[in-house]
Amino acid sequence: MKHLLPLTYIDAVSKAGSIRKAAELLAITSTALNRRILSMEEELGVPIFERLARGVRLTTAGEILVHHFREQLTDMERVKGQIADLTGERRGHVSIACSQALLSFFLPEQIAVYRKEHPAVTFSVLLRDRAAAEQALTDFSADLLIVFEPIRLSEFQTLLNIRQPLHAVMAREHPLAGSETLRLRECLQFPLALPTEEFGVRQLLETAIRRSSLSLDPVIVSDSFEFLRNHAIAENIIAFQIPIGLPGNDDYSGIVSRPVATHDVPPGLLYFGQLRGRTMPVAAARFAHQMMEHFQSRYACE
Amino acid sequence: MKHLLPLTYIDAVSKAGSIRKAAELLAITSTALNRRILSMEEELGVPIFERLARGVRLTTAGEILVHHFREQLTDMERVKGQIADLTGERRGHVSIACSQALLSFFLPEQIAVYRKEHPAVTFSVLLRDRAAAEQALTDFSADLLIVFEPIRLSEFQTLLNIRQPLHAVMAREHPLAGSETLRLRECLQFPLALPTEEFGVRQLLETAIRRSSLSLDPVIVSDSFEFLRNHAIAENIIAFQIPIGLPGNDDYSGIVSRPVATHDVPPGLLYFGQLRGRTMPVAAARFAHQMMEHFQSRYACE
DNA sequence: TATATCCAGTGCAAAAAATGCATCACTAAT
DNA sequence: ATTAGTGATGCATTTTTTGCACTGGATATA
Repeated sequence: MKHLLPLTYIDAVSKAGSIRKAAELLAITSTALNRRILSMEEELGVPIFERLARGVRLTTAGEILVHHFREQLTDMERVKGQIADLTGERRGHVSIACSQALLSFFLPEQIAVYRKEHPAVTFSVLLRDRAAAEQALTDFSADLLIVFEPIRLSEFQTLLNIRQPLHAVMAREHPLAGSETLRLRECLQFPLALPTEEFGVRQLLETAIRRSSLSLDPVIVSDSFEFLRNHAIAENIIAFQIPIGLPGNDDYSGIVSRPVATHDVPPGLLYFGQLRGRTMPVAAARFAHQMMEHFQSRYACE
Repeated sequence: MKHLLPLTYIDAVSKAGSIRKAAELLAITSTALNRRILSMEEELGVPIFERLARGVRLTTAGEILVHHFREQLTDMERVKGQIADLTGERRGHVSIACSQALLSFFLPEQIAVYRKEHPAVTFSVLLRDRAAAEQALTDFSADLLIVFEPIRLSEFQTLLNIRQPLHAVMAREHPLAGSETLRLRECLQFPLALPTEEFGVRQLLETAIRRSSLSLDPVIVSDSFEFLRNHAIAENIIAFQIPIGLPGNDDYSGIVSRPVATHDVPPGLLYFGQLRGRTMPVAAARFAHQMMEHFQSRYACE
């Protein structure tokens, strides 16, 4: 929408850090952009950017303004979605910030289901750690958040908590593959492939280990769950993952997963939610609804 | 702000009901306005107004859009207030929709107190019945609402309920002026001046009367509490009002007020609140805060 | 220290957009 | 039938925006 152009300009400059860079991205000359900024600052009565030698940076007033502009931009998208709804076709965009575990099987499947119903809806899926995911919510670059770690953000509104007991992942031929449930002690007798310290799965294990006499000695450490999973096939090794990051079907490419006894390792919680008070775009609200229904018929809690 | 001009134009047309009328109010030609609307409809892909013989009317899409535009306009005012705050001076505007009772003494006093602290803040006070007051909230023409009747609007967020026992109003020389508390039966032995049926005070009385053997026979009926009050001085008559509509000091121009026993007439509730989920303009939020502090130190409940 | 680089801001002319006027086509009330 | 009111449109004019060439200042680099 034309009248929102100035807002996108300001937003672009704040992101690019310099008027010239932003102008290049926006495919206009820097002078035009410069003058739009100057005129808006004059209208507002206060500078939006402070001028540095290597570019510009938002002032406090600018931060307030840009936050508001981003809100307006996403709100307008929502309104356009609502209006498009009236004409019968559902279009729109859903942006999700999430942890790695969601990327492998869960989100692809959920999005496919949704897009089957509403092919005109597009998706952004952003892989973010907790802090970055929270940031994405507050600057409106994401509508929904799903992470496996507790949320700090006070403006976070939980839509659902999903219990996720830890699972051990191994090759189908692995000696432990026969058991229904595994004890942590059993797993530790085999070589381990673990995620790096920043991941929730690793923290669950570390916490469990600390209150026991066991010790955690991984032979492989990676920040890619996909790599860890694949490595479990290649070697006779044990990896760990939460159910949502695992294929629904054990026949998937030769790996199986077995739950670890919850009194050995207490289940983690997956947090699914949005920015408090935010009115979701229609498409995002529907997608959230679909996911909640899916969870509530499965392994949801509360 | 310049980029909001198109929004105010659409808003003006929706209010005026015709492009030409709106153009006149906006001090531009109808062609300019017409073309802005056409271009925005083209951008949006759907008509915003349906064309009638005597003007235009919002389509469903238009209603969604205009509602959003009004929200954006008030939001921008809020943001400007926040930015002005940074420079030290508090400016802004507060718009209040309320019942008649608030106009006589309470709001003038509260506003005066507030404006003493913040002279740059301006106020709109809109006299509205319940339905119109709710409408004013939803179309963003009011930030705050204070009415003496229960709220139907589901999006209404109560900030405070204020208990208001009914008071009888009479001349200082009236025979009943000596009593501390009055029974309803006592009052009805004198000629009565009552508000019309749509008012909460009247409804409180009617309800009380229905469950007794008494009857209500007013000699004066008016939709102006000011008139009723003044008439109580002129004749030896009894009027009714809730405390918030009465002067704090009994010496005010020869009238006194005495509470009616609450087991005869149960107290009504004054509703003070805002639109749910709405972020208040800074000035309105502060004013609301001041009022809540005032009430909580006086006759508030819950 | 000298120089090259990157930056925001500005005067001026060209391009683009918005506006106003005159007018048309249509509808509803008189 | 007439009249008064409405929104739409072609065209000339005015206003605004843009792009180019350039300035001056700050910083990194050699």
